[in-house]
Amino acid sequence: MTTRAQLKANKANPDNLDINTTVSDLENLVGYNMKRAYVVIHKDFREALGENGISPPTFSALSLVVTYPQISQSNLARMLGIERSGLVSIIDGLEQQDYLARVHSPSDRRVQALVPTAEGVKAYHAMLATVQAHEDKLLAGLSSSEKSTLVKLLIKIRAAESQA
Amino acid sequence: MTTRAQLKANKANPDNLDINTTVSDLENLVGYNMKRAYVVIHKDFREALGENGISPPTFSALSLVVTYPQISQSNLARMLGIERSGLVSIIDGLEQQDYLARVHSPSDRRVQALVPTAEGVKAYHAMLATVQAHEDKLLAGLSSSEKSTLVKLLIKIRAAESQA
DNA sequence: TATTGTTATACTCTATAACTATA
DNA sequence: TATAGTTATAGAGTATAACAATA
Repeated sequence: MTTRAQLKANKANPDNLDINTTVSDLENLVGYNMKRAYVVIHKDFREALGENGISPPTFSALSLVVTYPQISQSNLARMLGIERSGLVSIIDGLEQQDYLARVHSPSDRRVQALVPTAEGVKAYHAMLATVQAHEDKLLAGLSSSEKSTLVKLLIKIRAAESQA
Repeated sequence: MTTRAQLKANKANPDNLDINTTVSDLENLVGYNMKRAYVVIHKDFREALGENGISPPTFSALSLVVTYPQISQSNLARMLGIERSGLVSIIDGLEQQDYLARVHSPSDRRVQALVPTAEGVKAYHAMLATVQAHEDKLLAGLSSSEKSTLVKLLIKIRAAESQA
């Protein structure tokens, strides 16, 4: 017997490879599965914020600036786990959209303190709600306990870096 | 009282931001945490295979070619979730290293069947063992039950794509 | 000497569009 | 008309190295 789903799979898959069950050793590697899952979540994020929406790195930067007004670019880069140089164009973009301002610190004139604008704070909270809602919808198949387990494990992996 | 760990944290973090506890709304977003965790795993993968080691996409392609000899490039791209065009240079690299050969299919002369060489199979199994060992070490803080839960959840997320 | 922000530069990964040769 | 492989091209995202201003 051949189900409709199998017929559909075979049409997209003329070599009759069993793409819906075990594929190879890859399925047991955490890295491979994480990459594949991240691609799905990344796509969902971009769809959530639409055509001219900000990118995940830009969103993350804005989030931290809203949470920690006056943060310096160096510290922001450190918290995001990226290089200072990479942050420049991200902050440029947020500044151009009037979501934040670079303010020279009086105590250390090398530092540009990042200060969110009222518009930036407002836009951020709207975007956060949108992103959160999309993510919740995408992950509707996971119980809330599964979701918190997942986040807990992901944070544990991030923490494992420094130790190794 | 100030612990040694706190002193160290403060040195790297002059603004006294509490980078070790709750950072912001980001900590609750699955996407953000997955990206951060993937960066750690990706770095570990590159370290595992060393200076001139193959990239994760190339490794994944080789894995599927070894598992499914005679697979076509189109089907391989489909299984990897990437475009056909992006696969060309990946296969070029594997062919140059004599890990596989492109063989014209007699039944359909458009198709290049991908056939692993003996050397390719051998190299693949060695790399798989190395990658697996590094990943196990990196994830030593997770129990084997946590690891399988994680993989299960990641696969569930990948499967959620088509439905949304 | 060291750090902050910046620029220049390059590399990886990925996508879209168009081409060719086959079917 | 449609598909397989390919090329050309472009756009994110990220890194390294070097620089000026400041500490």
